[in-house]
Amino acid sequence: MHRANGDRIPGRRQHLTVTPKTRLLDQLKKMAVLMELDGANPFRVNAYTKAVRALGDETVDVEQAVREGTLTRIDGIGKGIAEKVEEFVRHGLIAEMTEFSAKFPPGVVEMTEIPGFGAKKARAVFGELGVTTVEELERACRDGRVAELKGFGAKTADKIVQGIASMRKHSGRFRIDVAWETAQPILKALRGHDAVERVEVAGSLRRWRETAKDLDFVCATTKPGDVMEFFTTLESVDTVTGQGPTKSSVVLDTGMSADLRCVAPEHFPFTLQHFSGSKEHNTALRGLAKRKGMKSSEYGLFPEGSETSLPATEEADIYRHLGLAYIEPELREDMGEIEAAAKGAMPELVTAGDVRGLPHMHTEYSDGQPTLDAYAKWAAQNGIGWMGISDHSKTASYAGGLQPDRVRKQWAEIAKVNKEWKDSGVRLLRGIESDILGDGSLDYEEEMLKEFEFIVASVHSQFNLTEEEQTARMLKAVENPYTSILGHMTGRLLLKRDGYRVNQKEIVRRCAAEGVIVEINSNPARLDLDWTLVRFALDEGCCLCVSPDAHTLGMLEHMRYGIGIARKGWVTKDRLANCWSADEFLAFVRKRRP
DNA sequence: GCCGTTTTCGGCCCGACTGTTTTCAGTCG
Repeated sequence: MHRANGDRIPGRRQHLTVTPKTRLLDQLKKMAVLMELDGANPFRVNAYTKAVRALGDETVDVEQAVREGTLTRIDGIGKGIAEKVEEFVRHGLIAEMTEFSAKFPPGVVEMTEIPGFGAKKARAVFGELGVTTVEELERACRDGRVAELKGFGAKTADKIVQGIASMRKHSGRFRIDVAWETAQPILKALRGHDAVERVEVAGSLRRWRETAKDLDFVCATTKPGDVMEFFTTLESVDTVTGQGPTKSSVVLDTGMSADLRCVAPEHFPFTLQHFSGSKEHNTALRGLAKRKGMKSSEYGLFPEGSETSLPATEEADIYRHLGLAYIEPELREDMGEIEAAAKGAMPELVTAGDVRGLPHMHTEYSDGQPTLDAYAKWAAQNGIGWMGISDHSKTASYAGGLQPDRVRKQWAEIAKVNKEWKDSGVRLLRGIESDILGDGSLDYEEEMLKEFEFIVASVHSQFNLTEEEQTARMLKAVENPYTSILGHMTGRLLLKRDGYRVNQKEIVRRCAAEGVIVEINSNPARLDLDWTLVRFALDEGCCLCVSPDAHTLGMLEHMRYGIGIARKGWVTKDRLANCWSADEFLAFVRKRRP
């Protein structure tokens, strides 16, 4: 089994900085769990879950919505939850939440995170046995008390113990690169099996979400038993956690769970569509089907009263039956794609094949490993016309930032390499990733700045400024006429560190007005700009670029994740600088220089 | 608790798997 550089992502989130919004979302999530424990109306619980999702969208500025009284304009936020949000923003807590919390110890809430152990069971062990922590629950399972409870048994007790172990070992989500690299060899193995007619990875990986909880494979076969046997005995499978006639679940050696669903070939498009999600997209789609007198499930699309599904050989057929244009998997988030498909107004998303140039990469001059020549060679071999070299600037001493003499030396070498690779149509561009200094200025004197062909401006220090200070600092950098690209907007490290506090929407708007290109950083630890803001940036009129931010040649492969995020943000090739020629890119950059 | 081009009340997507039951509840996606 191929591991992603061996670097499994620790499950527990470690927040260096936790934003008020993150705290609010945590509170609302906890509220949903507490209400469920309390036996509240499940639809009421679901309303809270939906609200967390609605507010979690990066483009939603909760505090602003509270100030302007526009919370209830957000789909999924009504009067009740709006009041809770306002209460939290004003007072830092929700009174009703405090009341609920008093009824259930924190350990009971934590129990609901055990796989296969939900609120009903947690309520039972707490109410019947007085168990208040995960540790006590484990003991109660081992000494037989849990097995005696009504609705429980020996097997349930065993499963709980296993679930607790699993939660401790690797809780939570995995970065998209871990998911992708885990999935590829399994896909390849399944494709090589005689009984497999079609197989795809579905779920959040197919939609290019930045993190995934597990892998979902969907397979067309007439011999599900054979395929399932093959799947559950793959070398990379650690334990088999479930196996029925059409579905198996396993835990892989990377710690990720994976499900395989096997269906008859005629069901395949429906099943693939169903398990590609998102849940929200499918819920909306089923609602639409219902209004059109059809029932939609993973087995077909059934006209009312009919046992026979409408035919489909591809997912596009399903959407067509519903009166919709085909919706690419990346867009299936119930964020307007269904409405656009109904109007036939789907964007033609950028593809990897449209890419002609790569901005933002580091060489041996600063903290990168490749030579300039190695990049040029790679470009020639991969049909890339231009590469924007951008090592760290002088203030970034921790990363070998370039002093002016080193900059000049690199310029000379770039000229030499360009001459050597001219016939291959490859051109390296003289750039720099300039630190944005504390006061918002760039890192060299103007005489030097104007000699760079392009400049990526990024924040690498002073993460703890207030939102106002950080925003002002970045706005100043955006307004600098030598800034071409604004690098990783928030500095977030997925599953590790929240981004610095900054008003992203305001900065995006200024980039649009100033003609500064907004970066989508392809590093799978970053994927920053967030995809929800990518779409916002497009709507505001921005141009974007997907940056490899490579420090090795291998990291150029990260472009696949950045392109995935661009597609997820509805980006078309005319708005992505990577799809322009070097001359077009440089002309765009020069427009705003004095 | 949310929501409304059949609605301001009465719905709220649908099915697989497991372990407990002997027809179903809980959990998950």
